[in-house]
Amino acid sequence: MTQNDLGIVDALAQLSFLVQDALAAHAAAHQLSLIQARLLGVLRDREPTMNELAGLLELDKSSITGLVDRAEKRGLVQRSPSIQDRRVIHVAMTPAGRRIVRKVVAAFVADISAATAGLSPAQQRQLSTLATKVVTRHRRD
Amino acid sequence: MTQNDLGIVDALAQLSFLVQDALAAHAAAHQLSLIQARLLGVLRDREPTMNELAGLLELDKSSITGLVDRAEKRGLVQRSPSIQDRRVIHVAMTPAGRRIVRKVVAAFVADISAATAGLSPAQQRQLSTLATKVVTRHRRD
DNA sequence: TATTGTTATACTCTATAACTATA
DNA sequence: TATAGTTATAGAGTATAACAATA
Repeated sequence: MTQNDLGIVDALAQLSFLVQDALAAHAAAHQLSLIQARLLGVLRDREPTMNELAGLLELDKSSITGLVDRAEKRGLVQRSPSIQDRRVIHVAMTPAGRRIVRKVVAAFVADISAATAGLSPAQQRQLSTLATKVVTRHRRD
Repeated sequence: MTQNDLGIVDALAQLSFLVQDALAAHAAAHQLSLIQARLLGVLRDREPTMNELAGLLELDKSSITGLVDRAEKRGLVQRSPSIQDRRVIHVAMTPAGRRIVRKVVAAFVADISAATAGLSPAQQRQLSTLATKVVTRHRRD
């Protein structure tokens, strides 16, 4: 740990707050909480059941009911009953939801890109590679 | 962006979730929410007023009242009136609060260290240095 | 009987506005 | 008048337990 280096744990902790704060701020610009933004994020390429949503967001199914209620009331998502199993309900994003999530993601990407713009291209590649290694390894364990 | 590289924004986003989830989990192991853990973290080296606490945690002062109420009820922090200005109240951590925050920090550090243990020592230094550069530059702007 | 989703309930967290007590 | 902190109120988010409908 050289001069002006925070140590890897402190540095990653502070970086995680920087990234999460940016995400929360861009979501809030569209009156979305972090969990509402994550809900829309998850629905970008899926139409999961309420139960699957609980697994994806790691929340109790009763929490999902309220979460989807509020998003549906705002016209961002839509419930549709399954035909195969009449107990099951699928959740899909509406065009309005897609428009919002696209804007939030774009602003977030621009913001994080700006935050890393002080690094040289080589350093940016290094950081990307190392961060990828850590998350990939973690997911595997 | 080489093969199996997530791209810097995606990699940093996923890494930030990994780190924040770890912090939340270790806090929850002691029945602490993330914001309660941050409150204790901030009090490690300060005895701020309620007002200063609102600034440090970026919350409304009315939110601080409830936050400190709940922490005080659990014996983790203590209010004490200022003698200079009788409107002002300082907040300090109790020994019980210190014990908990010490455990949470230790478990978090161990967890993040383990998550980065797959990198070589040189790579760990690189990651630490690059993350530090990003957060330092961001704070300055 | 087991599973899916909702409801009832309770608690934490948050902000806005109004209030009390100091300064 | 201005500031520090609390209270009243409202709403989001969360979990547990009980429930209804369906399998």
